Amino acid sequence: MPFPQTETPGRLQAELMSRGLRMTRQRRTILQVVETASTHLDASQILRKARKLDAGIDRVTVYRTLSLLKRHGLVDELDLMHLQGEKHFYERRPDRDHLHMACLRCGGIQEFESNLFERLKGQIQRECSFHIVVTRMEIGGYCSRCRTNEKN
Amino acid sequence: MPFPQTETPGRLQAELMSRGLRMTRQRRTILQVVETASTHLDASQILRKARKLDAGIDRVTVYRTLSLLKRHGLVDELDLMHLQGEKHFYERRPDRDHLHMACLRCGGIQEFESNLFERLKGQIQRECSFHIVVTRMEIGGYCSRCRTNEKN
DNA sequence: ACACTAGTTGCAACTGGATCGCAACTGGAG
DNA sequence: CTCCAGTTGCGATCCAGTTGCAACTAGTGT
Repeated sequence: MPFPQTETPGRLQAELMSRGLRMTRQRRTILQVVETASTHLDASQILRKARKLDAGIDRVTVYRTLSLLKRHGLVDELDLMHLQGEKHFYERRPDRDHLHMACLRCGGIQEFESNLFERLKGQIQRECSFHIVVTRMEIGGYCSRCRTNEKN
Repeated sequence: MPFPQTETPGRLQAELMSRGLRMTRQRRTILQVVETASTHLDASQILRKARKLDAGIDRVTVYRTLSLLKRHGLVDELDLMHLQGEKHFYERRPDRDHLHMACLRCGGIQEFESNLFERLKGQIQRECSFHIVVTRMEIGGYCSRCRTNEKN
């Protein structure tokens, strides 16, 4: 579940408006799709869902809005180990970083957060004096379900 | 330096042959390019370097050889936070995992390895009973050089 | 040394996600 | 209500990567 239910609805929209960006009908629609998504969506899935709410929306607008959100650090772009080809997936940036585990057999995606991850980031900031803006950690392997099934 | 000098030259080739794969003139050339690279190369850069050694090599062969190496876990595919657009970069898989830090200002890439990273992987294997095959961690931010320059 | 064949290559055509240029449209400040 | 910088839609275009297929060849067997 990339988009926990605890999140305030309309937060992305509020965030963009507070930065003085224009709120158009199309942007509102796309934000709504991204905010209410229950899985990781790629651009074409976002387009399809947005068109159900507002038939006239163009692909280009979706791309432009996503890159706007990315520039403002409101969404993260993933490729989930290229399990689905070259597609890029988007998720609302969470308060706390998490990593993605992609199963090479069933294609399922799990998420995980850990304070070791936070400590690792802290170590990097200190030892490399590198100021971290965004992190992306993706792991490919075999999930517990597939590992037990394999034994049958 | 993605390809430490300590590595045995010809190791990729030996590895592929030990798996019973055919060693063609083209593959030897591409392996040599990948093995001796001093930076992260994308497919078109690999093609260009390979053509300097063997003019007839086709881009399709480069793609096919890279995906072969990837399937056999001998190279890793990176996109370095998409700083260079949609390009994919390749590096020989190292003995010990490392992470990549991409500077959002100068575009420079640094590498880092840490036992916290190893511990994090251990935690995931244990707590999620997920069998890790490959990991990819990329961090976007600002490197120490750019941070000090910014103050000027 | 030679022949055989499964695996490999090169070429040309194609795919599909992403981008560009530009005219028309519009959110929201004044 | 006016105005215009910012935004949108459309068509054309780009470009990394893929596919189908005929020709070629590494490596095995004889």
